[in-house]
Amino acid sequence: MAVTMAEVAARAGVSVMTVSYAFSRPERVSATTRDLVHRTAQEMGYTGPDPGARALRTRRAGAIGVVLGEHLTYAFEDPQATRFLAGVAAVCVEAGLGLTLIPVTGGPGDADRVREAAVDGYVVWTTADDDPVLEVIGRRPAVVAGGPAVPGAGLVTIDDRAAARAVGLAVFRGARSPAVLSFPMGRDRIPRLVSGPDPESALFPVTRLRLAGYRDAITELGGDWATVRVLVLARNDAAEARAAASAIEDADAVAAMSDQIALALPDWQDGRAAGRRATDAGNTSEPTGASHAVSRRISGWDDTAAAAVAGLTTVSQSLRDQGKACARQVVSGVVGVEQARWRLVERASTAGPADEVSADG
Amino acid sequence: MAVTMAEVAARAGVSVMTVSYAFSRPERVSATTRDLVHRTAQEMGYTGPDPGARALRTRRAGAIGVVLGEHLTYAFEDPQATRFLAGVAAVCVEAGLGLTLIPVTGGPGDADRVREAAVDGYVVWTTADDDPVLEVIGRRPAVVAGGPAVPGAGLVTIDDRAAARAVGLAVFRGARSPAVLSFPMGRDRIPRLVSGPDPESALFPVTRLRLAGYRDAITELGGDWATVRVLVLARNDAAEARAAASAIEDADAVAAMSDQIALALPDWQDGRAAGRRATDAGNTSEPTGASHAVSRRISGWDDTAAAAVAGLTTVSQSLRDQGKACARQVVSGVVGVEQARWRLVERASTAGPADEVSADG
DNA sequence: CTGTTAGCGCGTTCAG
DNA sequence: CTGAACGCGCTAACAG
Repeated sequence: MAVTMAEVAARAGVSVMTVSYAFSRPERVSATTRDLVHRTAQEMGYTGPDPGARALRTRRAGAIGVVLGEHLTYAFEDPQATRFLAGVAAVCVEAGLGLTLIPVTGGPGDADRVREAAVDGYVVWTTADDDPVLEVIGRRPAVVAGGPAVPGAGLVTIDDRAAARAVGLAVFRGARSPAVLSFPMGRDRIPRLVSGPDPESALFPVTRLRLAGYRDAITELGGDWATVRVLVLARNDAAEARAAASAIEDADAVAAMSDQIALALPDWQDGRAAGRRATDAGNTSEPTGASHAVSRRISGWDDTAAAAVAGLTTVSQSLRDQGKACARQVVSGVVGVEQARWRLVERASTAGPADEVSADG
Repeated sequence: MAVTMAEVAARAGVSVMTVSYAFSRPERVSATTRDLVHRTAQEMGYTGPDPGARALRTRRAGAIGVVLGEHLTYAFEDPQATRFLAGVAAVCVEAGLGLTLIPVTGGPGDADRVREAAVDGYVVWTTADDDPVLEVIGRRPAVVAGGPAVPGAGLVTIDDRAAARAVGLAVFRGARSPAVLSFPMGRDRIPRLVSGPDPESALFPVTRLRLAGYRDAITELGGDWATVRVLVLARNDAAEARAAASAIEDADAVAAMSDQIALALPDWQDGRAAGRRATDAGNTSEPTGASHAVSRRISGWDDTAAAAVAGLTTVSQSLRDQGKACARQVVSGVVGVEQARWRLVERASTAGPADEVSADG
């Protein structure tokens, strides 16, 4: 069914190589021959070299593989992962490469799927230390975004611990009963409420480092980490956060590991809660939209558009740029450790003391 | 550098085929030999058959290609495209296939990139009739989501015209000065304000059919399409819609082709505009969040979460299901025309007559 | 500028 | 259950 190069060559009365060149290196063939080849190819319904065969011969798959973590479906629901992917895509376009999303389910077949993917290199979205996928990416140039660090692979990440400390200092100042709204600790994703957990017990580096940074802040502020409640979620999911939030409803300062879960707290009620409205203390031009009855301090992470509108103090980082950085490393073939930028964005949600509530008791 | 099957075979003292079987069809090899093979493979750093070579031999790339339209970066910023992709991904996971996003720039190299991608079939996100990519997808099983229809390719779409008519009847009822907030007409994406354009002049089928449906509604309501202003945007983008909205500020009914651009209209101001608050007239359980000063009727499209919160009348469709349908067709190899479901969701934004405003003049 | 010679790494024959 | 040939469709490297 498929027309082959050899058939075109035979029909055109030239050698196979001439056909190959006519398609892949047109400048190396005389205009006459090239036209002849293209014409007969068209007649025969041959549209060009088979990508699989070419890939075998050139040892280049022409695509970079992206592992977005447990089930692609979640990945697309996470705006940060999506933004990251857009950065990877931008570089792929420049480089003329495809972008293969490698589906991962959390099951045992994941590593095989990753290994068997026909790609020139890997970009791995942040995962846990014990993710089996990490053992398999070493065969080709690979970069992990957000950690963990893998020997031989690149790493693009912000200093999560320093950023967590910075935002922790903003949100925990003066708190008597601080709490953390946390990403999962390990791949089992067991939700739970714990007090002052050892950050080292978290297998997701992002979770581990942020917990450590929050602890740094608490300690610097003269608090006792052991008394800090940490509400661990199964996922970075607003609905889950909303449902679980009552467990820390009496906390007077909450540091959340994402804007999404921070904004899922009941404090953000549209004009319903008592108290004065938060005003935007940041430097963005977006107007204040949702309102926060300032009865306690809250911080998020990522500086999404919603955080700006809500006046949520947060950590700003460009996942898009990190995506580009990862892709560039893989494309160039030289991988290494690359620190990405972050900055603290202080807004109204950590602006005033908790006792400024105007109405009610 | 790369360890080959033959080398493993030699070292293990078996034939190449035994190694092949040991990896690809373990049950056809005795347990003893299999273990021997796996062990020596491990020692030599051989991790399994090369995907490229296997693909060439089996004539299956092991991935399906997705063309998400002009520059992937935009695609990830469109929540509908993202949701669609999640559906495609879900089927890929089931089928054990990769998902290759084929980067497209809008430039002349697009068709080649699509043709040269090593994939088993294509899923194409809705595009214009004259998109060169469409001429190239015929070589493998292909499905277009949202049109245009391509001979030999599958098509998964809702009846955009009927849906537009339905939502048009809701939003345009009683309007004296109706307007449409439209997707682009063609790939040139020239923004403009026109009156009663011929729907046929739109090369994007989605735009064309929705305009035709809106026209149907206007006509049925006794109006004159020729007087209806259509504000054509370059993209489905809230910022652009916000900037351009003043051109139709005096319209008393606006049908928008997406929730995003509908909610970018200045009518949705959080508690700032005069007038009563819209209340959710739909059947969702989400509470009313953003508020709409009901001074004119507005409709959107897609039924996003924001629409539910805002009380925006809209057309509900599951892009995720459509993504799954497309992928299933490609995976199965039998493509065809498949109608997807939609339904009108009437909410407060088209609930009351425009003169029910309570305050001001 | 064009043709010839060799494979890329594997899986599908078909014997044994 | 295992082995030996053969070729998937193409291109690198050289020759002419």
